[in-house]
This record gives sequence, C-alpha cells and structure tokens, in this order.
Amino acid sequence: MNYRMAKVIVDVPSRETDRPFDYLIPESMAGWIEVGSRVGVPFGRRTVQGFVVSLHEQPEMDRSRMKAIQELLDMTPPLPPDLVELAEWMSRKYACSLISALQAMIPAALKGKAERYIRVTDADGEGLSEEGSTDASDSLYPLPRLVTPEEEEILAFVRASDTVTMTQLGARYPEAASLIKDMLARGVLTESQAIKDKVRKKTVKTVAAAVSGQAAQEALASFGPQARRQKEVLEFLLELSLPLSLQEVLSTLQVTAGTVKKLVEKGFAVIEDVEVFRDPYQGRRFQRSEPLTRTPEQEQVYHRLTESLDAERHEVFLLHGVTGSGKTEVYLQTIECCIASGRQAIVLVPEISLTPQMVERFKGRFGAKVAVMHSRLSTGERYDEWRKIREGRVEVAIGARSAIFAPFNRLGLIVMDEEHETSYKQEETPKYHARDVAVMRARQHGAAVILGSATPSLESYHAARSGGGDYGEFAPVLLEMKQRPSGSQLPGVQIVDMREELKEGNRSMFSRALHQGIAARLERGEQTVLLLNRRGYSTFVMCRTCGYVAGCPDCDISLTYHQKSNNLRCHYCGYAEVAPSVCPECGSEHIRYFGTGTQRVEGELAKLFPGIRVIRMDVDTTSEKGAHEKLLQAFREKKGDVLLGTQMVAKGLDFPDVTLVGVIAADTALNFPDFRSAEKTFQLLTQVAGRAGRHQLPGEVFIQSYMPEHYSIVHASGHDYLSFVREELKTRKTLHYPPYSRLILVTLSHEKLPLLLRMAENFAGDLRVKAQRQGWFGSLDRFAPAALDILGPVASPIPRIKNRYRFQCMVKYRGELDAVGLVRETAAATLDQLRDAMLQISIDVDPQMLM
DNA sequence: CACTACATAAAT
DNA sequence: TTTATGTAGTGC
Repeated sequence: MNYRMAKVIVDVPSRETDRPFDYLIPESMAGWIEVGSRVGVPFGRRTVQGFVVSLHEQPEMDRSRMKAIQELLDMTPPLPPDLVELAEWMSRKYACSLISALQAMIPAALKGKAERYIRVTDADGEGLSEEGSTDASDSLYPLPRLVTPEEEEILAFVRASDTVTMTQLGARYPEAASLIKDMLARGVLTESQAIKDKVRKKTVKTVAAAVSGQAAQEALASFGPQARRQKEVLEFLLELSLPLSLQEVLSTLQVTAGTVKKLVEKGFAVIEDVEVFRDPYQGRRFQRSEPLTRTPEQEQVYHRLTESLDAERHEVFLLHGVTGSGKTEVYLQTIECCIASGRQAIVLVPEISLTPQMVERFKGRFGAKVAVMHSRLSTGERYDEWRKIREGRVEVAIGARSAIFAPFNRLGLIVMDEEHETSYKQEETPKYHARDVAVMRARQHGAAVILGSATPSLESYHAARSGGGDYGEFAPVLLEMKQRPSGSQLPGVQIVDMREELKEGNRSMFSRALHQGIAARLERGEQTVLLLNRRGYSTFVMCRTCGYVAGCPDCDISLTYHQKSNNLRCHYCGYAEVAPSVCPECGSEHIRYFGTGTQRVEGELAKLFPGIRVIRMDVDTTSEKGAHEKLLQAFREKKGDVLLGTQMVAKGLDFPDVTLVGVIAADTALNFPDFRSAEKTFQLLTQVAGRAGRHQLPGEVFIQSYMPEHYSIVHASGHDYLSFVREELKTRKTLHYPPYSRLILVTLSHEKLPLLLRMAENFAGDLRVKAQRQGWFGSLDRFAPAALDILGPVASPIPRIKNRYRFQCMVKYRGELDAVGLVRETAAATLDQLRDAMLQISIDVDPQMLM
C-alpha cells in the first residue's frame, strides 16, 4: 500500500525545528494538498501552521510515528512552487530559517495561530465526533460525574454556545484556570485546536430578486396596501435585475432592513454574502495618462529593453539616468510591452507611501490592472491587494521591498526604481536584499530586471562595468540616459562653506546666500525645498547645568524627545517616559528639549522670515495615515512657501514652482563610521539637487557644508556621478570594501558581558580555524583569488540594546566561497557549546547598516 | 509534603 | 516558540 505524505515546514522559529517534517495526507485532502499549501498540523502537544514544501509517495513506512495533516487552510496554495524554491535559496543565501523566508512572502493576514476550542464531553465519553471515528471500545471507563456547583456553572457556560475558545473561557472565569485544566485532564471537557487567520475575507450583503417574468408580476400583484414599501423594493430590484448591495438599496429607497427581510421570507428576494476586496484607494480618481513620445535616448533604451522582453530572456539592466530623464516613462512603456505579451510585472519603489506620485502615474496608466502594496495599508487591505495578484486579477504590482514576492505566475519584468536605496535591505530576519531576490526571481521566470537610478549603488555599477567582478552574482547591462526630455538644465549648485560664514560672524544655521535665496523666492512667489540631513541632529534632552542626558535604561542610547506626546522614547526598544520638567540628576530647571532638527530649523525660519508658511515633513508630522500625501498636496497647491524635511523630501518629488533647494548641513552623514557614508551623502545631495527647476523655471541649489572640499560634496555639486565613482572605488579597493569584497556582519548578544565576550572570542577563533582548514587565506591583502578575513570581535556601535550587550565580528571575503555556510555552521557550534537560550547570534549577509 | 522557580528536551 | 517534565530549593 502506498501512502501519500507531505514534507511540511512548521511555524516554530527555532534552530531545531528548521527542517521539513513528514505528515500523512488524509484521503479527504488527497487532491488538494500541493507544494505551497498552508496547513494546520499537530506538532508536539499543539496545532501549528505550516507550509508544504514537497510531496512524496512512500510504499512502506512506520505510520505509528507519523501524524496526519489536520486541516488545509486555503483553497489555492498561497505560495506557488517557484516561491517555495526561492525561499530555499533565501535560507541558504541569508542564513535564515526556511519558515522566516516563507513567512516573508505572504501577507501577515495568513500568519495563523492555533485557537483552542473547548466543548463539553459527550455522555459516551467522546468529544463531538472528530472525523466521525467513534470507537465505542475506547470509552471503557465511565467518566466520573462528581461535579461541583462551580464546575456545573462552567459546563453550562460552555454548553450554551457551540464554539467557546480557551481565551473566552479564561476571561469569563479568571479564577478557575487550574480547575478548567483539571476538567480537561479528567475528560469532562474536551479540547480541539484549529488555525485561525488574522483577518477574514470581507463580505457585503447583496439583495436580488428571486422571481422573474410571470412569477414576478404575480408577486407584485400580491402585495396589499400594507406592503407598499415591499412592493417598491421588489420593483426596484426587478428593474435593475442585478444583485445590489443591501446598504445601497436601503439608503436609496429609504427603507429598513426589516422590509427587505420580509421579501426574503416570502421567497421573492434573496440576500447573499458576497466577497469583496477592500480598496485602499476607494473613491480616488486617477488622471488617465497616455504614453509620451520617446526621446531618441529613451527610444534606444526602450528598444534594448523590449528586445530582451520579446526574446523572454533573463537579463539584468542597470538604467543610469539623470534626475528628470524620464525613467518612469520608460518603465511604464516597457511594462506595457510586458503585459501585452501576457506576462506580469513587479515594480519596486523604496517606500511607496513616500512617493504617492509614483502610484498615481501607475494607476493613471494601467488603471485597475495595478495592485499596490505598502506599509501603510491595513492588514486586510494588504491581504486583498495580494489576493488580486494571486488570483490573476491584476498584471502589475507596485510596492516596497516585500512586493518582490508578488505571487504572479508568469513574471516578465521586475523594475526596481532607485535601486541604490538602503530600504531595499530588510533589517529584520530574513535580512534579504530585494535587489538580489529580484535577480534570482527573474532568473527563475526568464524575466528581465531593470535597476534604475540617477546614482546607482557602487555594487551594481561596478558589476555592470566589470562584467560581474568580485561582488556580483549578476552582471547588469548598462543603459544610460543623460538628458531631460523637458530640455531643462540640471540646476546650478553652489557649495557654501559654513566655516567662512562663522568666521564672518554669521552664527545662524542659514548662510547669507541661502537666506537671500529664500527671501527672493518669497518675493517672487516661488517655492523652496529645505533638506536637513537628520543623522547627526538628534533630538535628545540635556541639562544645561550638569550636562545630564536622558538615556534609555536598557539600551546605550539617548532617548528621543517627542513633542506631540511630550515624552521621551527609545528608538530601539520602545521604552517611554514622561519628559521631566526638572533635571532628574541635579534638579536644575535648565533642562532643554532639543526638538527634532527640523523643528529647530522651522523655529529659526519663523524668526528670520515672519509670516513664512513652512510645511514640515518629519517623523512627527507624518505618523498619521495619509499624512504624507496631505502635506505634499498642500505644498503642491502652494499652501506653503517652504517644504522642510529630512531625507523624505529628497525623493521623487516633482513640483513645478520649486526653484530653490537648500541643504542645511550636507556633511552630518559624512562623520558616520560607515564605509558607505560618502556614497550615501553623494546620493542624497544629487537626489535633492534634482528637485529644483525641473520645469520651465530654472533652479538653484545651495549646499551648506563644513567640509566643502570633500569629494562627495564636490562631485554632487557638479552632478558628476562618474568622477565620484572613480574616486570612491579607489578608496574601496584599498580598504577591501564592497564591491571589492563581500561582508557578513555577525552580532552576538547576551545579558552578561563577560560571558558574551568569551563567546564572541570563541566564535571568531573557531571561524578562523575553520576558514584556514578550508584553505582560505587569512587576509585579503595577499591578492589571493579567494580569501576570508575576520575583524573583531569588537563592541557594536550601539553596545547595548534591550539590556543585552552586543559584540560583533565583520567577516570580509572575496571569491566564490560559501562563507555564509561556514559562518552559519560556526554560529550553530557556538550556540551548541553554551546551550544557553540567552545567547543570540545574528547573521547579516551584505549588511547595509553596520550597527 | 506542597509549592515554586528554573533548566531541559522534544516536536513528524 | 511552546509545552511538559524533572530537579532543587523554599516554607510549613
């Protein structure tokens, strides 16, 4: 006899359970269980959710040790087989568990948890029939029926409804926890478990006429004068002869639900629940847009891209186009070509809630064929957008990082806009980079990838130039666009040396040039964008008498002041306290709240330009849903003279009347201990400079800096990407940083510092020995084709988070080594050695933030 | 002895 | 991660 069985990855996040478990497939589910199915399985003493990763037939097996799948959770598997395969690749590439990779691919709504349901055991000793397998011989022992009044009350409560969850029961009888446990143990109560999803499919009640023709006429005739309203409703339904939403019928005809119900009772109408999709953009109109005529430059690029699409080749393109060169239009037209051939497209943007204009353009061009996914959607909305993709109702998905997992079945194109953005790297497990996942996914589908940017990451650019090189698993084809279709020039950029300003007695945060520039715009009725590089401008609280700085008790970091709620919060662990009015150390009243950097700038602006209208965009003003769009809309409608903000004002905005861009302090990021700080600074400055003068009016940009001769600032002011890259690559090469090496950041953490230090040393030592045993050279300096070097352990830049000390090792390597595998193996060995759950080791492959 | 707190093993 | 089980320590 052959048994069907499935290998299942269970939702239990531990190293020991990170492997497939075998389950029997019950006869009833035989045709339904597929690779990618989501199932509920018995695991230990409970039921957990899991994903089927493969199916097998086995002739003989030890069935006694194998349990059966308990429930199938969806009609269609939420994961197509290619995504299951991709998850396996991710778990290797990023040293993460398979379940975390699988979980990242589906909406949170489908992360079900088991619910415990309680019933009163039947008289014959059985719970309500489970799969009907009642075997009388099982109940040999009569149940003890000595029931106390308290127990009787609980039994009555449970009997009263057919589904009582453990949670409900616990809430109703908070004192009786052990009694209930006892009743379960004695078999008076019976428990069963089932997976319950986070959200339900939304339904709307609809009404339709249940009669027609002759029968309808008879029905209408049957209403007496008492039933005038019912007759009206039926007439209305017959006239439209479609199912209508109940709500709508009630409000249009001004009748009550009771009237309709009567009709249903008489059999003249039917009420049905119909599934609907929650629409995050309900009621919004999007201006239809037609393809623009391509410039010769765009034409060349478009031709190359569509040629690749037509051949259904897997190719990666790096589209390097200056700001305003019309990259988006090229994306739109290429996507059009893709969907015309019956394949689907994914568009990734850094953080979609920050770029509403992008959504507008896609909705305007493709209308209902687009699903939008971003972090500001509710769980339900997100689920519904995802279902539109899974059910093939849309052909384009646009969204942030996680949209790379959009479950299309014939993927033709993946576009990644602003490919250099760090937000494409997920900082939580699984710590994947959407760019690498995109390339892998495209490879699976024979699809094309477009990586677009005005300032490509050095990794991508170097890979394109060198045909793969040290870094790349992929070698993109370089495509360039150097002109703006509008014909407008890139704005003139002036660097302002703030040291000079200070020397000449200007202690304000505005240079004289910028000050005059703003004044001139105010006069002319034009607009200004001001960027404050937030890094470096913290929002801490300091006592001016004793120098006390409010810090988090569990993390080595200062607390951030939030004006709105007047409290101090920790960035890392969420700790919050009420902002003190006197210094807790010395009692002095000279305790100062340095608001967010932007608040200070706003204050100064108001002082310098009385009556100036400032629209401020920062974490405080954009926390509410839709706040971004509102603020930007207000600025577009010229309800503000100045748009002041952090990084978020630098990206993808396009306002015709902005003729001045000012960067308050360009170099705050340069002082960060991060080898990418020059690159980040260059990218930010170039981006923000591109915001000015995009249309008829010419633009002007002022970059204020204390390091005006730094190459990232100089080249940004000249819009000179190539010179910047040349210089930056030189530095990277000397220091053996990406793209001339790859990095793995390993962070170990524990409450106890000495123990942690010892384990970190163990780990690093062990890894060194293992690398040497593999024959990998110990240093990158020796021009070896393959080499691996371990730096550290050293204390992490933030040495303590949530009361856990942190030490890190940086693994630098070059060549085709399975360094990740080795690191993972070593980490496992270190953990096994200590067998202390408090020790955590986090592995970050290709880290973007070196914290 | 009853109870709690904490460590440990196992999960198909 | 959750759950059950074992072990050492506490109080009466």
